[in-house]
Amino acid sequence: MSQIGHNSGGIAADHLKSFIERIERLEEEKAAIANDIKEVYAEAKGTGFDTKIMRRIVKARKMEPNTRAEMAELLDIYARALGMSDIV
Amino acid sequence: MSQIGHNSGGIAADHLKSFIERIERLEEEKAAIANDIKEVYAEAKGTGFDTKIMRRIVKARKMEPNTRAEMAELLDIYARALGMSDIV
Amino acid sequence: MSQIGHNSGGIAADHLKSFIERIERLEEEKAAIANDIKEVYAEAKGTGFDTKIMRRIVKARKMEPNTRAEMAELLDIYARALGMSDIV
Amino acid sequence: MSQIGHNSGGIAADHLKSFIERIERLEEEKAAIANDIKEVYAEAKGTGFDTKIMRRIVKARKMEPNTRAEMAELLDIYARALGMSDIV
DNA sequence: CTGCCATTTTACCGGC
DNA sequence: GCCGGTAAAATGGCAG
Repeated sequence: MSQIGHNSGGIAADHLKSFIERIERLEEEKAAIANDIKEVYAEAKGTGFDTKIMRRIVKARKMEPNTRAEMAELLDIYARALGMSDIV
Repeated sequence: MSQIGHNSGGIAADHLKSFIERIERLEEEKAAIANDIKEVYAEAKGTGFDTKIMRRIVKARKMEPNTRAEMAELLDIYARALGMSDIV
Repeated sequence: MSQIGHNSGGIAADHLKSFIERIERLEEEKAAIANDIKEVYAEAKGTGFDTKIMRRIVKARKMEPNTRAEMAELLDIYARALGMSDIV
Repeated sequence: MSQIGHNSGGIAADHLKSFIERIERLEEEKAAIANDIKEVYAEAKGTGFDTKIMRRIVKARKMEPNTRAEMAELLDIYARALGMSDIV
């Protein structure tokens, strides 16, 4: 590698390092929040709530009502095709 | 380690190795079948079916009807508690 | 919509049923093998081995081939990363 | 049943609502950070870096501390496994 | 029966 | 805009 290549490489390497470190810092924050969420679920569980159901509720509230209805309909159609009565 | 310990250790090591290898062989078979399942889903997808729905159907057929009804009821109860209309 | 319209009884329904049944058959086989594995562990345990440690060995052996390859790849990755530097 | 009986409007409902809202708030924060990460990658890409390689670097750095420890542990595991041999 | 670990499912990102 | 593969979340199963 040429002198110039080497120098620019050094600068780029620093730049890359900087990007990587920013990302790693953010990922740490994200992991911390994920942990907080886990703790809230744990607390809810300790109060007697069913966390599996809670997770479904949270997901449902995030979904567009249309999407939800479409999926329900598809499920129903497939279930009928198989002679099943009802699908949750 | 004593001579006896060493010998019995050797035998036990062989025995252990044998167990481990039986397990690994079975796990390979299991992985192969898991792969077959993946391929069936892929084929179904290629035929125009929605694999996400199909997976739900397969899971639902595996569940006891009672369990399914109970979960549906719980979901409904939680949803009502939050003022939501309907949950899929 | 590609498969299964509002009329749920037709060739598509048969096709879906066929896929579902193939999958269920394969999942049964898979479960049977999983059960075999469980039995091998039980047998090993009856012979005095610690199954927890055995599981760790099996897992370790599964990852081991990767480990060296990954570390070699690491060098490659860093090399590429520095290779990118000439762009800057 | 510990929480939320057939009367869905009560203290339990409020409690549930409170948990759900705390979770949703945290998930928003998490999503915001995920978005920040995405933007950093985008910025890096705009500077000429290959994001795919960057992701591999980030992943590698996350695993690296483990790798050596794990390989050391492997020896320990095998040692223990052979330690079991005296039982047989 | 509770927590941990493996598997499975879902969501995301980049390429075509 | 879909599709494949990859990382995160969720579910289920197992041992203690």
